Amino acid sequence: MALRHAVLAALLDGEYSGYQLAKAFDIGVANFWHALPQQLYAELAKLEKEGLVAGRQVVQETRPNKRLFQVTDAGRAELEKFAAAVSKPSFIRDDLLVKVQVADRIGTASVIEQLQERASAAEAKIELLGKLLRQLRGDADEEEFLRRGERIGPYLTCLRGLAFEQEHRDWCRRIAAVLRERQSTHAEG
Amino acid sequence: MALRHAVLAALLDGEYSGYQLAKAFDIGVANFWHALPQQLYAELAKLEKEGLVAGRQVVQETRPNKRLFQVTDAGRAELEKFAAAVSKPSFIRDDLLVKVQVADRIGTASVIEQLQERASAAEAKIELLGKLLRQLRGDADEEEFLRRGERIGPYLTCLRGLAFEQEHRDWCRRIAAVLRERQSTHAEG
DNA sequence: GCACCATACTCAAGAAAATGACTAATCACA
DNA sequence: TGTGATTAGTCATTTTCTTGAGTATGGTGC
Repeated sequence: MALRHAVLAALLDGEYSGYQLAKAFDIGVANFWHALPQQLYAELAKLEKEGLVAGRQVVQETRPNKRLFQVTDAGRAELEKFAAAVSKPSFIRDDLLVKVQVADRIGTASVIEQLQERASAAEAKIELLGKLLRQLRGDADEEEFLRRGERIGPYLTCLRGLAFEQEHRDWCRRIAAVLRERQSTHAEG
Repeated sequence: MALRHAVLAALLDGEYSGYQLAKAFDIGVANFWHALPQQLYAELAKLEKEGLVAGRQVVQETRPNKRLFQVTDAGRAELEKFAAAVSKPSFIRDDLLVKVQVADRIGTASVIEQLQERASAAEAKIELLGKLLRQLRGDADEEEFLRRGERIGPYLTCLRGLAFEQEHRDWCRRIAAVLRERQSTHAEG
């Protein structure tokens, strides 16, 4: 079980429809999980069948009707059970790393390009996360917020996401530079 | 397609049996991909059927016979095609992050424990990667090696793995400290 | 007034990954 | 003498993830 707990975690912060959840997943929760709308709908249906979330129909006039979901007591219990269980170590699993691994054996040009694109994408995400963090902590400074804020969970995971993206950006830039330099010295030599 | 390219990348550095590959995956390649032996055997069989790797039987007397695989020209071409194609952005996907996200809503004690375990595991991996890096670069210092070494691909991916683990360790420790402090101030107040 | 975008969702099919159980030989050790 | 570790691998099943297409309504811009 995996996505189910990410969904439960996301729903802890409010009532969402499948559609809203799909949007919400792209900010906040997306730092540690990514899923397509279809998966979320499917997961919500399963969770509802098992009584871990409860849906209620909301009739709308100007928009199609929707179903809002919230976590039930059973769902909260399931999350607690999950939090107490051991979790497997995390790893990266990134296509780009496979490409870098073989970059000096096959063509490097395309890999360098992709590294730069990734660095830019990471930069964009860094800004986004920075804004999100400022928003989450409001007026308080970080230390203060972490000591006394009521809801720090999302903040803590965003911090991880931020660190990951910064690390990723720096690595991409450095590796791109290394490969570029080797490319030019090879061309000269 | 995903694991297949990681396997091809790993096989670029030599001839391996499925069994050896499974071991090799736990060092080196494991920085960006993780797979169980069964998956590797299955993938090797598929790759062989498609002509991307070639296996040869090696009869052994003291051990069960084995099949060693190496990448074919078609396999190398496939890797090149893969390296040139765009790859999806990477993300973290870690159970522990889900747990931290909800830690302030449900019990924190178990999460703190897990954070500490993770920090220790990361520490161990950092040392391992440090050794691996020293081994890969031999006598040269890093700058020099990256400029003139012949096979830098694995070194570059290990650098990413190292940074990831360091980041992970630092985050785990900090978050554990934050949660611990909140736990004690709650108990007092 | 028509094309396109946003909301809100469903269905079906397939590829990829994870899990569990199992065979079979040799070697180290106690 | 037999218990367990190591090498070397297979088979079957399930879960998870991805891909692609389709339905329906209302609002926006040109």
